[in-house]
Amino acid sequence: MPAAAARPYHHGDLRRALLRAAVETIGDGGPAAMSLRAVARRAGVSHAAAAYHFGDKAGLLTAVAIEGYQLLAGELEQAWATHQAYAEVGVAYVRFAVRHRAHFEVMYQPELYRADDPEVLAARAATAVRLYGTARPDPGQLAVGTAAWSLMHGLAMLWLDGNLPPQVGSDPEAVARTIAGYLEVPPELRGRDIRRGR
Amino acid sequence: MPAAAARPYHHGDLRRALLRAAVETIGDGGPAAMSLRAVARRAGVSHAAAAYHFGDKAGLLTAVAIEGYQLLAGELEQAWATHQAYAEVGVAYVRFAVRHRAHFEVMYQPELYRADDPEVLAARAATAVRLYGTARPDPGQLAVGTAAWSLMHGLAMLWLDGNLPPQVGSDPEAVARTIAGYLEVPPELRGRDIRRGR
DNA sequence: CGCTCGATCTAACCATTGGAAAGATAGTCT
DNA sequence: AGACTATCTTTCCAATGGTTAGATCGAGCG
Repeated sequence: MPAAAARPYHHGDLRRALLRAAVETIGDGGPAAMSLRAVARRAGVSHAAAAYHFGDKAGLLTAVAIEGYQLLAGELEQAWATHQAYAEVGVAYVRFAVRHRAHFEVMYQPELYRADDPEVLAARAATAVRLYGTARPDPGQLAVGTAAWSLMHGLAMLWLDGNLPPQVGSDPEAVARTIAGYLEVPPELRGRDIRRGR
Repeated sequence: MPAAAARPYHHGDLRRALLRAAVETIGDGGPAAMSLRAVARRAGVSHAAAAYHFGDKAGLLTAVAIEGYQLLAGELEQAWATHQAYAEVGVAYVRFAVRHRAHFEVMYQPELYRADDPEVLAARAATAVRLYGTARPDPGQLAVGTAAWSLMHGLAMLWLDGNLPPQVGSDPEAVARTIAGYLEVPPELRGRDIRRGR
């Protein structure tokens, strides 16, 4: 019986090690630069070992995407719990994109992985619930939620790609708060959640 | 003396033919599925011919990105000229993303090409001018413009990735108009451009 | 303890890819 | 005609994703 961790066989938790190695590899170089062999090298195993645990490259990236959606859902929930402010959920979204860039870049490139994987769908749905504030948004909530999501997602993407003019500054969360202020929430929805103050 | 076109040498306008083949190839399969050899096959030449005209794969994708930014800038300008409504520029942005998906997907994946290429920078700057309404936005314009750009860019990305819930419908331009309505433009800027009506 | 069994991992192989280099081809210019 | 240059092909190489056969090793069972 091994200490406490579930070191399965020879290497010991290779799957998790490979996942971490993948995220690190994507971290420097982006998803395009992530090869199964590079990840395997980083973990000190053969590339076939990675293929064994994840099926193929898309399988590995699918695992990254799942982990990413789960992390994101958690952070969005926590942001809402602590601030009770819709705008702060958006800020958390952008913060996640910047802090977990590797995960985020994979998540929003569905051609790279199996976007129809059940676990992916579940984790993504959980994220959507946090974004819309409910599992079954009415038309009004749907529109405002889509606007808010688009706003923060667009900012995150433009920021990560370095597309925004330099004058916007170097603090993405601050920019997120600023532009969140331009989102006009219609009166009939204003009572529900809404940003703090004002 | 060839008819009228500038058929340079053996094949005749191979560069343009390869560019079109590249866009088509990206069209079915996404940028990740575009190989130099596949593009060359489609154009009926060897993959080395493609490398000759564009230097390398990144060079070919750089050409796609440049063409994309130029097209986008043109469409944004035309949208403003015809409607004089800021919101319609945003709608045109989303329409471009959907209609020229191949270009758009390349443009916003700078790791795929040489984003620091002078022609890219110029074409991108021209697009930014159309988005911000001016080459030198003041802080207010900068904030509103960034919000609007983020909003439309995010919608385009989420739409293309199929991430939005199905209830939002199947008409991306309609969604763009809807969420554009939630963008609150502060009074001190309201006189400048602004959407029609209201 | 000795054996089998199955999970894990490696070695070797294959087709495809991006890229480089050498050479063939064909316009153009004098 | 002959030289020159742009264009394109053939050929080669290293790296990649994926597959398969086999090696390794832990666990369960007698």
